[in-house]
Amino acid sequence: MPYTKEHKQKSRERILESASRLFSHRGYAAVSIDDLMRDAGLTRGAFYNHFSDKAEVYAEAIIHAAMRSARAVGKATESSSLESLHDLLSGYLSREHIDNSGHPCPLAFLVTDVGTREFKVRESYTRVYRNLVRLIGKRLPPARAKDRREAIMAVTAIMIGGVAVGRALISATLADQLLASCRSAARRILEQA
Amino acid sequence: MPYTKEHKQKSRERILESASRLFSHRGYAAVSIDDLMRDAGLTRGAFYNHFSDKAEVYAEAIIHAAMRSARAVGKATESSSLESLHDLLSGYLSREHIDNSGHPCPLAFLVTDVGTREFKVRESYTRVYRNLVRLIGKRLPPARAKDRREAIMAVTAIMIGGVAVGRALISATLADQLLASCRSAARRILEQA
DNA sequence: GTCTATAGAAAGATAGAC
DNA sequence: GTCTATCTTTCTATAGAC
Repeated sequence: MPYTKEHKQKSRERILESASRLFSHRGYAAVSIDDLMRDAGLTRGAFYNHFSDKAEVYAEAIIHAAMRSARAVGKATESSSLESLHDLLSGYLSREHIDNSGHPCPLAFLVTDVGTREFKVRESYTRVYRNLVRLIGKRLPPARAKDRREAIMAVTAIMIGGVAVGRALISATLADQLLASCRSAARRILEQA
Repeated sequence: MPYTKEHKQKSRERILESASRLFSHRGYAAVSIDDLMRDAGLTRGAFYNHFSDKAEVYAEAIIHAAMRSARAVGKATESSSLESLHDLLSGYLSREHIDNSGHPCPLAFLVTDVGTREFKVRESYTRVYRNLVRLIGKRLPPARAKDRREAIMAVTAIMIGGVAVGRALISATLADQLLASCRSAARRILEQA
């Protein structure tokens, strides 16, 4: 047996790693399977031994990208406090995230892209979104359940919207104003919740 | 002269009309020039008599879509009051806007799509965004300039983020919770500004 | 499991007739 | 100005050798 099970697993990991990075940065349609596999150090033909089609790798890449991004932004911190939430917001709503993040958040970088794709892709996106809501909720001091959930969801829209729009804008100073406005609004909302 | 200047203008309008609708709904890459022209009642070959390439029609379609959308959501109302702002928010952050709008807001429907395109496309997007900021500002009662601008920009992120994410989510009830949360958070922010 | 080769479809852009 | 026809490139997906 020239190829072990571990070898296949390693290849699969490399493909997913390339996929989450490339799709996030260039968009789904702009990345061909050839690009993907070359980036992963393999060739086109090997692709279909790991995934049934392009949509499948996309759906999985979204999950993968979310985990990598969580680690990068420090979302994985388990401390439950307003402090840690502020850190999360500062990291997320930052120029660094927009320009130099090797692992940006797929929720922000792929919002529009996902809306028109096949079911399994939007399913992945939804799962990652629910996770963000949960993650913020765990760090928030207890309060009335409904207001809390409302506040959290509004904050997710600010985070995702702020980064997505900031990335689209051609003016860096305008984008920076937007990011700063989002940070301070999000903090206020969470403090009141 | 078999074709008048007005005729060319009419064709151009029809192409832009088709472009803003199709790009918004399906995304830039998923719409071919063939689709575009067929929708406008013309054929492929005629396209290049109106635009130099696909990116150019995209840049112009974003502007066009923004004007149509403004009329649809009632953004064009000139009354300057918190009332009219609430109407704007209700129309924008609605299921109707996400599902059945013939003329959705390109800021929300094309955010991600724009980030990786050519300069002129992002330029159009930025122009439309500045316009939204201005439009909200005109309807807001006077206050300290800086806080006002911060509030306005945070609200734009909530609007765009709420609609964009709501469209991506596979669960309608989750999306509706998100929309409601965004509406109430945006109102609170504007009332405090 | 990964490779090369290729089938088959689609898209952007151009040429020339009317 | 708009049409049909076509060049050229690119892409997804499959086939078959190793």
